[in-house]
Amino acid sequence: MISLVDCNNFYVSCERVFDPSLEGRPVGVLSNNDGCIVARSNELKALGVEMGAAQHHLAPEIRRQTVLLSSNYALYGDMSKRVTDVLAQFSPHVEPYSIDESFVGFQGFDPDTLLERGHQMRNTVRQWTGIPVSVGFAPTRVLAKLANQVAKKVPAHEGVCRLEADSHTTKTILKQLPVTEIWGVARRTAERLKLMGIESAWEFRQADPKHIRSRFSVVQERIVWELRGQPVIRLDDMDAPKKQIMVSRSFGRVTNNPHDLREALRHHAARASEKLRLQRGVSSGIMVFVRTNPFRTDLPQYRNRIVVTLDRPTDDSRDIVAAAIEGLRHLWRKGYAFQKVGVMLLDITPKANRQLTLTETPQCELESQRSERLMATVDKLNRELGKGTVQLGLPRKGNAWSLRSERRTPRYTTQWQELVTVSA
DNA sequence: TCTGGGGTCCTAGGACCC
DNA sequence: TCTGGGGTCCTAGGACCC
Repeated sequence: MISLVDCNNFYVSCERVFDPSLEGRPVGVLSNNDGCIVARSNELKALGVEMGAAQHHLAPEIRRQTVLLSSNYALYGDMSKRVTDVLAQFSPHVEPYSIDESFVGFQGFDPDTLLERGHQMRNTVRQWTGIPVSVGFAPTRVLAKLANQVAKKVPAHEGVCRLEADSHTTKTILKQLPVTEIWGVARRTAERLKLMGIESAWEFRQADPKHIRSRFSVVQERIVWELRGQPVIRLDDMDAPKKQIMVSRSFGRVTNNPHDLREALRHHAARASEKLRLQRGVSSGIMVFVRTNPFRTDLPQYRNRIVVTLDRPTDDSRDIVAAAIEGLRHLWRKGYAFQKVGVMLLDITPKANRQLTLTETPQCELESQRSERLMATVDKLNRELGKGTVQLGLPRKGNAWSLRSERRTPRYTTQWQELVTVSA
């Protein structure tokens, strides 16, 4: 048996831990640049506000009753870690799957004790972190996801539900469930399944796996097996080093100023380099991309990308930033309102097996040791004194690219200086 | 005026080889 | 009417997740 533990309305719940006056009210957390709604409290869902709705599309009467907050990822990331730490008390097999969900394995545990353990987990997470969670048990990950949905929706379960592969209950649920509600089946696949006469999760489960594989892919075939109770989906190790590292942001305002693009890119490339060093990798190829705002169909559109190859694999921010800026030189065009620039580090390999090139000289070796020390120092300062303490060039004030984030709450758990008591 | 960011896996198809 | 067969490697793009 495996369980899926999912935090309820995670970002909103994090905010409520530190501001209890948000309890019982419609609350929404906004994406970067305060653009659209990425997390909703139950009260906001009840008002009919959809996930991903643009903030400015909210009806005035809904906006009036709703508390909208900018996202506070420093807070959510830290709270997420706390939740995972609590889960680790209950099983040696905790697989964090996203910022608000973990699979927790219970192989070998007495099946009769699972529901009780589920309730203990739920209560302990709530008590120690303040975050409400739901727990779903099942023989496979796809069914555990489903059990979790049931736990969340049906009050009688009190947040914990267990589904067997072949029980009458499971069959009833699958018959009522549209395929798109299954983990891993989204709109495109559902459209094609419908043409084959498959609309419910139960019909999908009854389909011939080999046939599904030939019409779709091995991914969909696995889902069929999992719906039948055969575990075939294994999770990747979430600690495994990334194969590519991307950093990009939309601008606060669109801009054609090359200074803005360069500054933003320098910032993103430096951030990507930090992530690279954190996983002890080196990269030998950098992709830079730019684009205008695709929603502004009234304006001329432009999107482009370029790959810059580095002479030798590196993790030095200076090399990576320089290569990115070089790439950008080829991408910028006059007359476009740019909305986004980003960088992706490719061809990532472990630094430990970095290959020496034929032209490697003692000077190169010396230089790479200096680079190593410099980057380690930069990372240490930024880690201990706060992000952005040491940067390659400072952003100008009032630049167009910096994020809009007008309603962010304090970073309660990671920044002492933001824990100031506000008095009347 | 305005619409997120970061990632993975899989497949198709082209280039190339013998 | 017909113009091999099989293989690898790489890239672009689709689909999906939260």
